[in-house]
Amino acid sequence: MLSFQNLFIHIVQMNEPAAIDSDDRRRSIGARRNPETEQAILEAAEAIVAEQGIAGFSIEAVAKRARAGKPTIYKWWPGKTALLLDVYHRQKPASVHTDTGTVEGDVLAFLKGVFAHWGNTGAGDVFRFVVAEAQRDDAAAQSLRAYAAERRIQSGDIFRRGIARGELAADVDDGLAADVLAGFVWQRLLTGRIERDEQQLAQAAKQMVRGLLA
Amino acid sequence: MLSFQNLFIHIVQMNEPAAIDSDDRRRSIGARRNPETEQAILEAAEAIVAEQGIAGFSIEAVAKRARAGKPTIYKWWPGKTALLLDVYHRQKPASVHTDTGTVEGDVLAFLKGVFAHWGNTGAGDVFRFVVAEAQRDDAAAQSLRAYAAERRIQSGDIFRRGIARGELAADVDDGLAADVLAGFVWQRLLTGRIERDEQQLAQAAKQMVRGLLA
Amino acid sequence: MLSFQNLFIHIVQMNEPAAIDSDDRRRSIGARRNPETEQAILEAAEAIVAEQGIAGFSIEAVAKRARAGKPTIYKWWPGKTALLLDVYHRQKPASVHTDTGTVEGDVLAFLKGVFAHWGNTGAGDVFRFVVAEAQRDDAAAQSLRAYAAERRIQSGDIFRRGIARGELAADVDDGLAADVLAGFVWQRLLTGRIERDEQQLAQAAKQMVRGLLA
Amino acid sequence: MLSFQNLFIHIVQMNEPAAIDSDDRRRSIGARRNPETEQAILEAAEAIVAEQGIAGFSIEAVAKRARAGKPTIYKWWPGKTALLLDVYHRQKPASVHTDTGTVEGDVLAFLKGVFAHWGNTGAGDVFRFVVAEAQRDDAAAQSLRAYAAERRIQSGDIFRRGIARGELAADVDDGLAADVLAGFVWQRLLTGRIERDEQQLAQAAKQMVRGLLA
DNA sequence: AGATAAGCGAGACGGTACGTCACGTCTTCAC
DNA sequence: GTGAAGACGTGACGTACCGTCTCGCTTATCT
Repeated sequence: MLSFQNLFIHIVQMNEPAAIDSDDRRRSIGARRNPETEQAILEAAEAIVAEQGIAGFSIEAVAKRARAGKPTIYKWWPGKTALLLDVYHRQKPASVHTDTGTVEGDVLAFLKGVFAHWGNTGAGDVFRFVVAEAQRDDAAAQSLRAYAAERRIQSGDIFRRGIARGELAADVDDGLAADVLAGFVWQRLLTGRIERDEQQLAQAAKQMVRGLLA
Repeated sequence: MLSFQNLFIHIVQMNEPAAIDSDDRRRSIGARRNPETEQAILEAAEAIVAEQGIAGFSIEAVAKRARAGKPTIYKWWPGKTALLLDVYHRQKPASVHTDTGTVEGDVLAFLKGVFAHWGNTGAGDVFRFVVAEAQRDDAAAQSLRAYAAERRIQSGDIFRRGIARGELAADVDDGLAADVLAGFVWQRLLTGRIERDEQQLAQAAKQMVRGLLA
Repeated sequence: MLSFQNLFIHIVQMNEPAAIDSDDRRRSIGARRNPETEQAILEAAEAIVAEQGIAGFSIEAVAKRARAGKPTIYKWWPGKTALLLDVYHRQKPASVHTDTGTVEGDVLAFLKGVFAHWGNTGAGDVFRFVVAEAQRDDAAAQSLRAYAAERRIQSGDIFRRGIARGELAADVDDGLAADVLAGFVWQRLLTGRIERDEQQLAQAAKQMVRGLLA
Repeated sequence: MLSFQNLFIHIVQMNEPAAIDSDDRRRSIGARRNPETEQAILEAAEAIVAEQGIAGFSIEAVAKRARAGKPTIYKWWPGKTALLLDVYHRQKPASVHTDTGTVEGDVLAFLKGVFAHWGNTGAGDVFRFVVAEAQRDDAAAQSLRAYAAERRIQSGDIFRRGIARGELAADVDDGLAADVLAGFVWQRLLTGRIERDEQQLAQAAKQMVRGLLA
């Protein structure tokens, strides 16, 4: 099954004193990127999203919280979307693809895993924002497409396994099935209706796999 | 005493009325809403999205193009998303939901209708923008949720009819089915993969309705 | 056609001020320049120069102090120089041109008046800044030239009167004399050596008028 | 898992050494100042002012053009003004102060020399910049004051020689006279009115030395 | 001869201010 | 009372330099 424990590791060490006095700010460590700065920026971005939501997220706010200069952020990330993408990437997702032996079981596990990840860690907010940005920014759109394609292949495994073991019909299009699966969770996320009710999820999995016919 | 100030007088004067242009603007038609204004605003909004894409769309730009005051726009629409939703709605044909006699036929008709609409008219861009905006703006999110809920009911009809005529199993959740259907087209739209191939769409409809099992 | 408008009823009341700070800020007074705002900006600019000197002067600081928006300032003044020029103009100079009966007396009165004005009111700082800006900005340069030309004529009066009453030689170039006079005070101002010692000023006036010869 | 991050890898890589260009840069010549570096910096500064004018001048630009590090520049010059003053010094010919035998002749030579120098070599722009910078920066002000004091002494020589040889009155204040002389040329430079007409200069010299009286 | 010390390039860093854009609210004035 | 007009405060945008820092390299000089 899923393991959520690793999702909280980085959250524990978040509350820094942020002492303003004695000029303890980060400094350059030479003509190369300072990993502390990168960390501080990513953590600040993550924290802002977690605490204030997507609306409160801005380069300005991240810079202030991370005690970093705006130009430093712009030097390493071309814009807020790029930064958010990195934040999303840092949040290691729970393993949502497990082999339960049946396609319906796998689909249910996927649904539960994804919604749990999005709901618990704030990763959902980040992903929503990335999707939103991808609608106006071409670079973000490209990144999102690449990411979606990768996930499509992963989720497709569920169905390819089902076909291989004869559980699913041979003419099932695993890509389409993966799109249907992803679409369901995307749409729920984007309309703010993350589903945690297990019965509902089981029903959804059932309908998607067994079909609707009498 | 002479001063520097007069050197900047022309700057101030540039902000004078300047309304010598025959004054052919729309005016109030009394203590009631002017339908011409509403039309002009919606058309301007539509044109801007069509010509400049999502990025160029702003209340400011719409007001300017429609020769309307910003408060006039805000009086009727709480924000840019609401305006865009209306624009989207204006474009939406009624032909998406038809009763073909079978659920699979209805679903296929829906898929074909939606993708054709989005692909042909630029309505897809408008809707993408609405979804995107809903991820950052609460009002927009509410609008989108309300809109999605309404569409959910409409699409749900397909499945309720199927249940009523005994075509679908009695325990089918029509809302969930509608979400799956909507999710598929949303996800395709948001990742820039509008599907026009009829075989693909037929396959998708088949898998969604008949299921995947062997 | 559907109407979503009713969906926004409750949304309208969401945009509450949220301003617990009594919200006593200036507001627009319609589609015309608000004199209060202009006053507030000019006064803020003046105060900043007086209290923190030229170095502390920035559009950013003025906006903050005047509780005005930066775009508002940029709307009415093309840059910091233009704003400073207006500030300088507001500071009505002491009357530095008086007819004492002799050229030397007039020159001395001018020297005393100018240095007093610059030293007491902070006008000197403003003028220094204007001169500085004129060296890098063409618009400022033009303004300064125009101002200098005007003052040249005014100061030239001292010498023209002297020629008229036969006190000065007929071939004296009043413009040149005015330049020498202005140059002396400019150079002192720009090197931070405003002269208040009356004996020194008297000596300067004497040397400029009577010459240096034995 | 695939990530968005690799889409930004190239950005980071762009900040890699990149010093494959045959490595022809200047290097340290041991624990002592490299005269080549100083030369390169001064020449770069000079070239920038000459080509792009005052506005384009910045430590950043000089460092880049000279292929020098910013700290190297700051090590020898406290700021951009100091650097510019050195540039100005480099350009200054020794021919401004000559002993023509009479004070009026010396003054005229000075005027002609200064204006010729400023007009021909672009040195005027450099000096204008120094004066401007001194109005906002304390270090610059100090540099300018020191420089002006030195020149004051040099120019004062003209008048001290005059007093010594009995040509000038014994009570003439040579410092004041030098200020008047300097002020005249400064004011002309700063208002963009470099005087090249010899008659005008002769008249100015005459008025400054012999006085204005009938 | 090896260690030491400084010069030097490079460029990252926290900052400050720049000038711009769009937001949503407000008031005036013409109809 | 409707509508056009546009000024206003706000907040974020992305950019330009500032002056400081640390690194890694190089070379002369001093043990």
